[in-house]
Amino acid sequence: MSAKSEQKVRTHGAILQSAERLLRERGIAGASVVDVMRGVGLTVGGFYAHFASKEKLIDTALRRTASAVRTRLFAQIEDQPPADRVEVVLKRYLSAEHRDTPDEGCPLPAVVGEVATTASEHREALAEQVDALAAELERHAPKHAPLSRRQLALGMVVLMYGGLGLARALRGSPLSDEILSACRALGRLAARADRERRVDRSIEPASPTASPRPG
Amino acid sequence: MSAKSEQKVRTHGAILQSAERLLRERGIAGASVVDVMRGVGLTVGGFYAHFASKEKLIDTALRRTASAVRTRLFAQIEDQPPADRVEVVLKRYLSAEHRDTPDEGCPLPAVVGEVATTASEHREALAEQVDALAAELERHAPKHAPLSRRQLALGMVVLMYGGLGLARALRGSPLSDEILSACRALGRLAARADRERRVDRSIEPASPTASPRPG
DNA sequence: TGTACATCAGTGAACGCGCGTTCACTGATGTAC
DNA sequence: TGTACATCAGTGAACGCGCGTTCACTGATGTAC
Repeated sequence: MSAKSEQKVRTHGAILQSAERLLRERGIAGASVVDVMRGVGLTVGGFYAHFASKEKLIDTALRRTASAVRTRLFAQIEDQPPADRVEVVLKRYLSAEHRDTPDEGCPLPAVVGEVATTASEHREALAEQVDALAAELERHAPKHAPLSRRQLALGMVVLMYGGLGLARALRGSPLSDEILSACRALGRLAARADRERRVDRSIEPASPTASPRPG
Repeated sequence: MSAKSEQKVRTHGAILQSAERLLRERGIAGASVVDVMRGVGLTVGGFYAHFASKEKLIDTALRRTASAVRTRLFAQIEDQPPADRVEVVLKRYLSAEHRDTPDEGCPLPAVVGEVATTASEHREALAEQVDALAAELERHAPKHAPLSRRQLALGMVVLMYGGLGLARALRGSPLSDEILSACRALGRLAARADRERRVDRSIEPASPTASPRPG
């Protein structure tokens, strides 16, 4: 492979990475082609040698970021007792760190509203990613939870993206931390309500415990 | 009052109503001044005789729509057994009808993402409306639920706006109905997990029962 | 009651701006001989 | 190895479009006498 085409492959990857960062942080409308290219140190015109359209770029970026988040979210989850796994995933996702570093986090909070309010071409990609996240949660859901595993999984998806999104929208307000904490508590309850209540663990610590990066 | 100023008051109200409809359906960016005025049968220029800026308009529309939704959501809630009230509110909000008529519904699903991803001047108005909804839910939350009443209320807010938003984003997919149903089930569980399980009521009917308009 | 002037709600063209996309170009790298 | 030509990644100005906002205007209504 020539140095020229090696360079092109590298640039292609850099554009995609820049788009992923902006998509996570600012959503589809906020990830303008000008800003994506500026993030790589290039000018607009060059973009179309790498992607056919902004739509194709966003489609790829959405799939890749959502997939990357799943990987981190379920990393080493087998080390956890099966009954705790959903809870651990929830805690990784609904953390203050994830809220405060959107550019490395889950794209769903930034993207769902836009897809709902516009005639979006990204509806299908979004559905696939939501489905994939729900399926993985379902796989790890306790067998005898009070809800069906599918219901638990879908409810968790909503608590996760919805709680993080609202916590981000209210950044700066005391509500923001409260929301994260309440969603963790509600999720925990749903994932383990069939088990005896263990008081020592069902009380949330004042500050969230350290846990692997979520998104 | 002169016919002239009566007309102005009427127009002012019509502009606000048009803005409310567009805000609920398309969010802040989607409620352009041109479209708001078109909705009243007027042209752009006249707008600034009624509102100082789009920002002021949206601020007012956001507060009014969120407040109107609360009124409908909690209408005649005193007729319900206290232990069922949160559940009834959840059912009113997370309905297929509410999902399918966004222009009359809750503004939160359309607005939260935008406020989270932009340097929004509407953060404070949003915080106030979220707080008001949470406070009203808290007031009706059962005293001995497995979560604190505050946690339950905040968790419900997230399940409501988040579930409706995701169901709207995935309109057309079978996931959309599934999500509404799962969020209702999860909310019901949280609101009543301390009570004996009454199997006859804990099983969700296949199609949602009729209930007052939510938004 | 009738006329002349004042008010002001609403018009519509224009402003600067950011958007996605196009395109003639430049200049470094690659190839042929 | 050295020279002439070809390729093509990236440039930057321009396109049409929609945005929020401004402003000189029009014409129906309101007021003064």
